[in-house]
Amino acid sequence: MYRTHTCGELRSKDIGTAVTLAGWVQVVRKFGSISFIDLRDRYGVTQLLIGEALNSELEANPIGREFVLQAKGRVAERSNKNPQMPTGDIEILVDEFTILNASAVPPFTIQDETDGGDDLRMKYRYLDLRRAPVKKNLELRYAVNRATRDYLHQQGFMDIETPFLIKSTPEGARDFVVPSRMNEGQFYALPQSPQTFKQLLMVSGYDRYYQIVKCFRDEDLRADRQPEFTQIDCEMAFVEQEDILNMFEGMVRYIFKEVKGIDYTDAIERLTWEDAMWMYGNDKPDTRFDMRIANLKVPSVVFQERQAAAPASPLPSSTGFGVFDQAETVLAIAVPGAADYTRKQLDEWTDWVKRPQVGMMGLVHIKCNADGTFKSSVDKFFNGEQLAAIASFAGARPGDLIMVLAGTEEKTRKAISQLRMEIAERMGLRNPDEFRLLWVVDFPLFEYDSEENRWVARHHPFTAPRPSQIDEMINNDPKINDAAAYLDHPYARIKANAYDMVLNGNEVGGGSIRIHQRELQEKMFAALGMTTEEAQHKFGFLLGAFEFGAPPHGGIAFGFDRLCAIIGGSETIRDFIAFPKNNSGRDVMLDAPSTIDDKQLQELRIKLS
RNA sequence: GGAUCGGUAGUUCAGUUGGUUAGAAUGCCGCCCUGUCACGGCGGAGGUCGCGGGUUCGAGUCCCGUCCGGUCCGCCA
Repeated sequence: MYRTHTCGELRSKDIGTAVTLAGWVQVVRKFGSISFIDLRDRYGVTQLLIGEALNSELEANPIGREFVLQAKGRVAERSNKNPQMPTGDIEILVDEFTILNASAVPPFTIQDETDGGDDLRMKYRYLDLRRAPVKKNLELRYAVNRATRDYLHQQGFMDIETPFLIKSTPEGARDFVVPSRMNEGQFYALPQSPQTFKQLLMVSGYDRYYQIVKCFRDEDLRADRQPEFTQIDCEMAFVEQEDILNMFEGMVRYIFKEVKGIDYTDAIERLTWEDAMWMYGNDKPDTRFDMRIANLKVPSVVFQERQAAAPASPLPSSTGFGVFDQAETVLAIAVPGAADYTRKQLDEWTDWVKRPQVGMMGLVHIKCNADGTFKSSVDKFFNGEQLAAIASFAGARPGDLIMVLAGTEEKTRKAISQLRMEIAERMGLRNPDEFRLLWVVDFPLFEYDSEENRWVARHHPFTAPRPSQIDEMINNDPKINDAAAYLDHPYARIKANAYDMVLNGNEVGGGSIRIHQRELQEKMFAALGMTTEEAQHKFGFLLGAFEFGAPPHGGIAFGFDRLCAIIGGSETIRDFIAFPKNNSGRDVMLDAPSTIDDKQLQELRIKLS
């Protein structure tokens, strides 16, 4: 028997017990004729005491960091207890030790606070995984996984596996492709999601399906994006949007309760996409802080539902200030307590919005002084009364600073959203201990692709329009005659029966009610510019299935890695994946991807150009 | 595809207007130490300054190119 106990479980009550432990040597502390060894395993660290009697044996068999050691001895009370350690009241008086395996000197210290850089830790990921903080993340991931399965099982969902070698459908993200040796010149694709399979399962009558499943997308990476990632993929039949929102609010509540002990009793707020864009400039707003956008000037056609209800802007249509007068959109936010920003600070913010990633031409500011007066960079064009009206419209109070951006609608709204987040980050308004959940609903069904002058599905091409707009979709011709006025096309107004779950400003889940009628699905493919033949070639199996009694259905998929990361207080999903890839999609431990043998290429009939 | 920051000892980093033998901490090796737990003390070894080219009497430092890594934009139905 290698061990009787783990390195994390012995306490005062075990004093006197004869034990055998096995684990890795964290550190050896030598004191002349005695030595202390911290022995580590998955469960914790226990101190070993090598007494005088064994000292010569230790001298003869030196033990280094990360050696695998077995120690037999007796649990004893420590004379100097360590309250920092769970096992800090006891130590093992070692009678006998065996080196089970030696270790090379590790390239970085395997401690909570390591000296290793990211790259090195990824190269030796198996050593990094020995560290408690990384282990804690994987434990959290497993806890989320278990809670998810518990809940969905309780709700009658069935885990059904779907294939990984499937058909490439170049709609959306790039596919990873896999050559088929037995079918010369043909390729499988790895799934971007099991989307069509889960819909087919609904047709088959498995009305509550889920899978915690790998998905693959061959796109550029970010801190929160990996080429292979895990989704909690779910689908239900005989449901409306409301049923799905309720079911998965329940799931997220259950996860928070089980994993974090947080009781989510409040209803989860819902925002329409138009409201989210209008108030935050972003379809995944972080609502842990307010700082909403004041829409001083917006083109009339963009937010048709929202704009009708909005209060009139105090900004005159002609101000004499060319930047505002010529801009399509003028947006402002009130920064709390920032009226005393110095010239230097304001210049820094101006530079920030002028960076290429943001791309604005400049930043207008209005200081709302504590005494009720105003001082702005556009005093030449606005009198105090007008500035007061703008301040009131923007919800600014004395002591606040109003920042104003002007330009084209899309760019300006995106920029002010980035500005809002950056200000919040620097001012510490994003409380890491707070979890704010939000549903965003009523997304546009279509987006306009100016390069190809056609509609693309905002979510995916299986998403149903709002029931009230089905006729509008079927009865209108999707053709865009005037690219400049695409917003006037009826399709620009069609909203999807789709929803995203947002957690602290991150999209953690998204889904929709699906199309389940062949006619509507064909109309959708046509709207996306597919010919009947193309649609048949790519999705004939789905269209066919819809002819055999497809039930109304819908679903949702959660980004499992991302959900774990945010619950774990990080936005870097790599930390929550046992063997992640780097920013270039490389596995630096395996050194993959790599070239393959000519023989393999020949078998596959592939010639590299 | 683009922007930006970085690459110096095993590791994490410092390195001034270009100027003597490139430093610190930590790790590693040796000696000492019976209550440490970031143990301590003394000593030692350890460098293709990512790579290539250029400017210069002289380059870790300046210029050009290139490779690698981080973050972001594009992209991610």
